[in-house]
Amino acid sequence: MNDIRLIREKPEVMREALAKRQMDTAPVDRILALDEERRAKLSELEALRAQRNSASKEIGRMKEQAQRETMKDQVRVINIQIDALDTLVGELDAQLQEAMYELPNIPDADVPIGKDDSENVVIKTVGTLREFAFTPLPHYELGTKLGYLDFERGVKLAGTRFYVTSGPLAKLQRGLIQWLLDHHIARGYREFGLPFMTKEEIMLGAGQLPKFRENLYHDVERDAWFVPTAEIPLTGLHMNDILNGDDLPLNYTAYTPCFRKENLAAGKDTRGIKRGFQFDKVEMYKYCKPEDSEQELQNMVADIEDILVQLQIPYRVKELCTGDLGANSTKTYDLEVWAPGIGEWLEVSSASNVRDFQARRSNIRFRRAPGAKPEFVHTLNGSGLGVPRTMIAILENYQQEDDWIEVPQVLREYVRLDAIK
RNA sequence: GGAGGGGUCGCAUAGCCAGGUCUAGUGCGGCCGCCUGCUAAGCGGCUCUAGGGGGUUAUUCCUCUAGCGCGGGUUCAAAUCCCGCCCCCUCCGCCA
Repeated sequence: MNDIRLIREKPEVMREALAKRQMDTAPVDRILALDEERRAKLSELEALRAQRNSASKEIGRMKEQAQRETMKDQVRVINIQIDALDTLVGELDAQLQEAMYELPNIPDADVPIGKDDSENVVIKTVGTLREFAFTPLPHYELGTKLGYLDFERGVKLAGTRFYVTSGPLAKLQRGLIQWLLDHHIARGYREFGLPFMTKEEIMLGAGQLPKFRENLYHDVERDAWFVPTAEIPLTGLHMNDILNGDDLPLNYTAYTPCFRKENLAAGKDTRGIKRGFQFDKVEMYKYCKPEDSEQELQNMVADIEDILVQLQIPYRVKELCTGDLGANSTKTYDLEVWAPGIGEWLEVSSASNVRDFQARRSNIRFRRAPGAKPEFVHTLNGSGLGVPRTMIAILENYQQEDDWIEVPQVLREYVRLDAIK
């Protein structure tokens, strides 16, 4: 969520942000009107309440019965006005809140302007694409051929877009998660074991609701929503907290499955294990002081790059343009790996500076010094990494002529296998 | 699922039965000052958050409103009474 005071004082900043994102600027005017009316009515309401409060106290002190009754009648009249105004202010509040929830974050000034994902900017490409002496197979053919990847049984169990791994492939999956977590821990992140469901208010605070309601799975009886990413509970951890400035930055990491109800048509985009309704991911998350968030974003990207360097998989870093930037983010880098079998660059990680957007929604603040005024923290999130797509990259890059797969050197002690045959 | 106890301004507690000087008291902790060769003790003062309005203008000041787990209700007035919900503790039942 954005700062209402910023919109009140410099609406042009918000209009410009929306224009850069290829969005309509009309909500800004609606918000300005609602805010002005709300404040005017609120002042009236509070003045009446002050009147009631002092009158009530006076009644308490009065000795004479007749006098008291006259006074009570007067307050009853005030109360009718208070009720009406209270209802009105409540409605204005709700409308304003809803409009504010819909507004996206303001892109950083240096984010490239562009209309959509075709105008994202490749910052760098690292590693050389392997030359194959044979035609590399896509992972879904390779895995099926080996008998360790079973799409039919996934559908049998849970319907379309689910699959089952087994044997060495299941082991690779588990070992990869373990290695990723250890990688982050070694670089100063603290691991968390989190609930895979959160309350609606946590989803709202992280900016997942109300926007992505139709993409989330949830329990209709309890207030419990399946997480689409560990970013949600990692944000919720410190909801309503006032952190100690000396403890910042906080670097967190967590593994969770992710549940996303993305209703895409079957075809190239959903073939294989690229885009299931459920997938594993190790997430990285930072809470920091506002002045440090740009540097922390760079640090996080460096941490992610190190994973890919160690896995020895060619990758490239893209900076998203304003037209493709997620609503929460002010600046995002996508890391993409080369998958020779399907012949695509695959997004395995997306690292974003969210600045104070989630902190304001979730009310997460810090104090620079004891007694100092609380300020909103900045938060950042990044995947480190999405597991299925990393598996695709490993399978397809490390495949050998007779349909077996070499296990990347760094993973061998985790997977306890040198090869998947 | 049942019975009982509980949730109060960092922590601990009082206030609730008998609604109104509760502007929520006290202790601990924390901050500032005094005293002091130094430290400790002692003494005095201060202590949360959000929002609105006003004066100043990028320090701060004045004032009002709201907040005692959450949401409703009763009342001129609710920490206090009533209803619903959530969470924690103890015991019982159920399931592993």
